[in-house]
Amino acid sequence: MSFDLRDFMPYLLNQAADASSRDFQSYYRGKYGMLRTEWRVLFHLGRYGAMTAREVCDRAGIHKTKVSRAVAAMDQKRLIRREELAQDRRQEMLHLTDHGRRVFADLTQEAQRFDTAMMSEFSTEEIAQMRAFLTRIAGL
Amino acid sequence: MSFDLRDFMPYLLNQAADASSRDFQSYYRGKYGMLRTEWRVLFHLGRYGAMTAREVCDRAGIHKTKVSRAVAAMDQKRLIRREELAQDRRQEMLHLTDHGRRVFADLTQEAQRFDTAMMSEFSTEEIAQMRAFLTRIAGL
DNA sequence: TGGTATTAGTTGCTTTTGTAACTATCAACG
DNA sequence: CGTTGATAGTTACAAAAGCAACTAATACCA
Repeated sequence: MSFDLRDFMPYLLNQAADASSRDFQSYYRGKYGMLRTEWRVLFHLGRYGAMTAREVCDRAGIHKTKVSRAVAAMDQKRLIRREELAQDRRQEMLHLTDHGRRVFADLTQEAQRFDTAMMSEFSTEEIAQMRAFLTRIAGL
Repeated sequence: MSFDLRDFMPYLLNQAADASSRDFQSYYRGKYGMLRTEWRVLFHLGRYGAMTAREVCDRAGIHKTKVSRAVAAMDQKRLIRREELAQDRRQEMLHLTDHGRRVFADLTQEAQRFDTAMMSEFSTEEIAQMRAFLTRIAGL
């Protein structure tokens, strides 16, 4: 019986995912007191523009309760502004504030820095193959 | 500004890790009411033999409070048996029970099945390269 | 010895996540 | 219109994770 945990791809993926996220996570957590879902919501709004919570859910694949809580926290922190929609008062459009935009810029830059540093040990082909593999596994 | 979430390796890794773990997780959860840490502890004991909680912590890289709770739950479920050590009464040796061994066998088999199924779309070289990459990222 | 520092493991408390139920609004159709 | 069903988002409650403080036992060393 030679089956080792390192032979189990989900284990490897989880370990790699944890290791790769740790530093960046402590960055946005330490600097802005943000949670992972908040960073993701911030990213989507900063990258793709204002949208409703439901759109964030759909695009990011995050459950609506998580988004709802992240939005509330980000509102508190003045990272976003909520705009009631006259045509459908159930929805609200989420906009980044100026502050939100600055934080987005900082975190995006930092994310790229982390990514570049982490990938610097690998060749371009390795990285490309890696992305293809992960994208497929993730079902993206 | 072209930075996309899919260009961010930690994001890809997390998505892939989540996707790859989901089904197996619901298997051991549904069938045995086990949590991820419990499965890991079970695996270590089944694969490497009886050891103390501390050894599990070291080998698996899991914090001692998580292991402590997992061990308590597994004891409850009669998956393991705790043996007080005379030479150092702070420690206890953790052994799988017969039931624990059967569950280990079932989950290991199932894990291999999942792994095989998931990897079946990839070539041997791709998988090897993948493992090398992930192992390095994970710092294993 | 005996006092201090370590170590194994547990417990309590706080934060975060998961799940289901809820409110408010809108759509659809008789 | 008005009733029924869907949808956006929130809230309440339970499960799980994280962190710090704690207990009990052992090691170290003056």
